[in-house]
Amino acid sequence: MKPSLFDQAWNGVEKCKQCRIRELVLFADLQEDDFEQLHQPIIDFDLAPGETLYEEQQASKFVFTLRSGMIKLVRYLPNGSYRIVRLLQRGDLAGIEALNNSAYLHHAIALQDTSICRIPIEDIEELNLHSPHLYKQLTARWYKVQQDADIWLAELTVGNSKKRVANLLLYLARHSLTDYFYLPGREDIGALLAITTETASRIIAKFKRLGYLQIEHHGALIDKDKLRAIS
Amino acid sequence: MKPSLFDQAWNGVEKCKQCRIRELVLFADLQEDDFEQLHQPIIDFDLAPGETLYEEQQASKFVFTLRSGMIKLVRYLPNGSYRIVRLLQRGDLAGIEALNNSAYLHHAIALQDTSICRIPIEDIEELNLHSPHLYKQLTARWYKVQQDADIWLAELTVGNSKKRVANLLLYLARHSLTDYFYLPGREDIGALLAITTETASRIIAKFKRLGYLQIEHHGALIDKDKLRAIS
DNA sequence: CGGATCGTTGACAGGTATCAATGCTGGTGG
DNA sequence: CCACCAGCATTGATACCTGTCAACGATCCG
Repeated sequence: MKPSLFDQAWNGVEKCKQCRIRELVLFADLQEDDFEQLHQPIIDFDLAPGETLYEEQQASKFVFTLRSGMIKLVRYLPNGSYRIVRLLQRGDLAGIEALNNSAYLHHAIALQDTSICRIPIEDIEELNLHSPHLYKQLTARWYKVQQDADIWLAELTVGNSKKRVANLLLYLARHSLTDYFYLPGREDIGALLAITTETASRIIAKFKRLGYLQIEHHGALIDKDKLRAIS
Repeated sequence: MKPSLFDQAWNGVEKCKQCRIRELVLFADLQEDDFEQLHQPIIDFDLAPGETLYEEQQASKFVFTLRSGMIKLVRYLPNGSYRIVRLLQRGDLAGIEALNNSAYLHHAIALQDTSICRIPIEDIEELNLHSPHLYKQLTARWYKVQQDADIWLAELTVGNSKKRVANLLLYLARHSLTDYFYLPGREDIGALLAITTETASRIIAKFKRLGYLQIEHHGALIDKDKLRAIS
């Protein structure tokens, strides 16, 4: 989780301008001039699976852009179990609630090897005050939060477990052209869909037997048509 | 749903300044000068239960502030049923996704007699460009969307039905000092919690028999301690 | 007063949680 | 290099819960 000295030294501004996924990220619309408003370093670093990016209720001074990998946003429940409320992928912004000067609303935990850029809130506020080019992207990010949350509520919490797992697999595969994608552990699948680990395992195993799903390492390959027929 | 001529004539600016719930709404932080940026009329009107404020995918030129009453945000599912993804109450903003120049993401339908102010997007964008006083409230509104969505996901979609109904009742009563609040119909309770109408009815009836809940007209009075023990 | 709408209840089949035991696999240290 | 271990996945048995289909009661409104 600690940024390397190399990365810290080569601080963000030049790097941001040349970022390979810049069209995907928060700074997509920025002009040359705008980058001069960035006074604090933007550093980037990697997380290994299971590592925590930030914790709920922790003071929040940064938002984070995902350059690659996957992060789960988790809320723990009073009884000790947990619920995954969103998954973030390439180009997504984590910890956007920091912009409201509030504590983080979730635990953010890496599921895969994940590459992150850390952006100070102060820079964003400064930039937003002096340039009109950030507003649109910020609004778009907030919008996406709402949209994702609604998809979750409408598609992944209704119907029986078989339907939900099918929908989850399709959701995970939606950006993959090859139909190959990262498949979370069974416990996480349970936490994503509000079902138990055992039920998640049974259904995944069944899909495997039926040939709707092939598993290799931590990834999976699905038959989208068959799964769509279920959902 | 049509604004009365009287309301249209007495256009919004003066009214907004004197609004009784202004500290709750989007314009809370505006200064005298800011109001001069508002060029289009802000009109207000009422909705009766069951009336539609806007529909999903409809072009969106306005956001709406709820002065009183309650609105459900609904998504229809492919199979014809529906899911309520959020409830809006006094001070809340409906249709905030319009700020992203996108179509509305839900159907917005009144549950009670509801009083609404209609604010043109153009005014908000104009205002935001020339005054720093709106940004904070806008961010706060987006933040609330995320927070509400997360509460929904974490509290109202986990556990068995009894637990969910108990949590919903506590959620509905959370702003009421008297423990008295509007109780949705059983079908809507089902759509809120992703359970069937019958199950919702059974549980509400059981709570009634146990004395955890008294019903009068469309409202209810609950025993918070008993319900908290369940959840 | 009648009809429409909503709420309630019953019976039953199917789905899911729970508890418990057994495979499987990748990583570690000898 | 291999045996072992810890963590994860799978599977079984069972009780409980929920959806489904159906009927009946209550309430509101014209």
